[in-house]
Amino acid sequence: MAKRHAKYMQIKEHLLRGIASRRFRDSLPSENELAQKFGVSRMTARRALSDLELEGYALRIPGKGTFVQNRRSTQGFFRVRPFRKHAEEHHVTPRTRVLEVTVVEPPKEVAERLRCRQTILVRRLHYFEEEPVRFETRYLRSDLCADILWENLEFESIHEILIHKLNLPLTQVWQRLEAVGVPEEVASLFGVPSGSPAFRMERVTYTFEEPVTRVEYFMRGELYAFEDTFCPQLENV
Amino acid sequence: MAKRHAKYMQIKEHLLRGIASRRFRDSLPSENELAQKFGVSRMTARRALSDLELEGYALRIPGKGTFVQNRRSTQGFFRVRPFRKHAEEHHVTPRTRVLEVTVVEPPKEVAERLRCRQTILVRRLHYFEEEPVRFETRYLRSDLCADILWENLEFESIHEILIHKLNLPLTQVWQRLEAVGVPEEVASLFGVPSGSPAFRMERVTYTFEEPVTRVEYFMRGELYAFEDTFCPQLENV
DNA sequence: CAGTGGTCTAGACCACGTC
DNA sequence: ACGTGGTCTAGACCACTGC
Repeated sequence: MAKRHAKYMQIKEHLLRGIASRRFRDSLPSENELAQKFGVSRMTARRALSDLELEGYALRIPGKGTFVQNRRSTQGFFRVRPFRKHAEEHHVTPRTRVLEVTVVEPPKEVAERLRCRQTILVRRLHYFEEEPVRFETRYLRSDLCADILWENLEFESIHEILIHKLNLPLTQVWQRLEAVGVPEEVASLFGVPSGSPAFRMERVTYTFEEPVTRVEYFMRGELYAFEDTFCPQLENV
Repeated sequence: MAKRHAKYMQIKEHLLRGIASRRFRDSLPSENELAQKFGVSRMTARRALSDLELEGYALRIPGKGTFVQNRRSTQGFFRVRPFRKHAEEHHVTPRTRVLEVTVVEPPKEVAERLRCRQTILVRRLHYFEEEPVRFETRYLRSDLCADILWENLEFESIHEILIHKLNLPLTQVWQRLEAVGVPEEVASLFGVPSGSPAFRMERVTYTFEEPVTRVEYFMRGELYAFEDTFCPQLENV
């Protein structure tokens, strides 16, 4: 649909990269500024800004301007939720142990999703207090994420690193959630019987149509739950 | 925002009235037709049609045309999803067996959520083809939903009955999703070993701040998954 | 080929907010 | 008065579909 070479798409990408390093309510360029800067008509610059508002990244106020918008409210249930924030909301101390960081050729299923044969593999175990609750197996495209090897993955959210340090704004997500019994390998890490109930989530994250990382989580069923309140649309007639 | 007297709004209203009496996949007027008919420029006619697509009422296909879209496409992960629709999307034949419909005093936990001591209890088992996949235990406030006793709960979605027959628009939802092992009672209904992995979902539905119904689902883990694609907002700093 | 939607231009007028 | 976003025009070129 939205072709990547369209001018308004390029302007959107430029703005999204800017938004990643700005704060809530910071001002964004006006339609006229953008039109002049990119040498396009005002309608084209406008299209970029309006799209961002529709997608929730910006707030436009007639007579005032366009501002970075940051409501966390709507995605709710399946929001991409960094582990530390999850922990904060439950008032427990989070801890992360890095089990493995290597450069590998990924399994072919992952290679297809990431359209890439060179990846960084990260395995981490996440704790609430001293209790292991989530096991993470993540592949990152090494052409895009090589710099992540320099980061401290015990204390920093990979999500945040991608967005703010590697300048890879998170623009699209595919994910799948299952209820499973934990496989043996994970069970021993969790210290629970093999087959205990757990969530399994698989997620692929994109920057502008470009896949960046694929992650698989196992989350202990007794300790994890998704909870949310929202307002659905009224159904059609 | 969108002023009612804007020309594109008038065209939208005209189209929406038309859509109500058309069928899924019926063709809608083209941009040029609308521009001529309403004496506006193509960009204005286009705005009306594009808006309808964004709002889920229409599907636009380059080179072909614009068509009435009926299913709400935005299928968020946790959309309130009637069972039959879920089945349709997976191309399997759904079936529902009603196990119990009684008037009861609910457990105190449910009574608190519904703020009510008189409820209708419905237990149903849902099948894909001949395979049981979901078990439902639902309490409905009898002061609001008494008429549901007259409905055929084997063929009709309770969700639809509440909205369209009892005139209880669904304005808010609270829900919680867990990964659990199925309890014995449910395991025997499913025909699986007790403790097999499953989703457990609890949901309370409101009409204008007024709780209407509380439902608990068990869904077989091997047969159920939530999958979605979406565009997240950037996270806060 | 003609028709469709997708993008884009270079102007225009308006209502609104700030100064 | 000036800048902002909201609407609108009358053209244009493109890629795609169906015939």
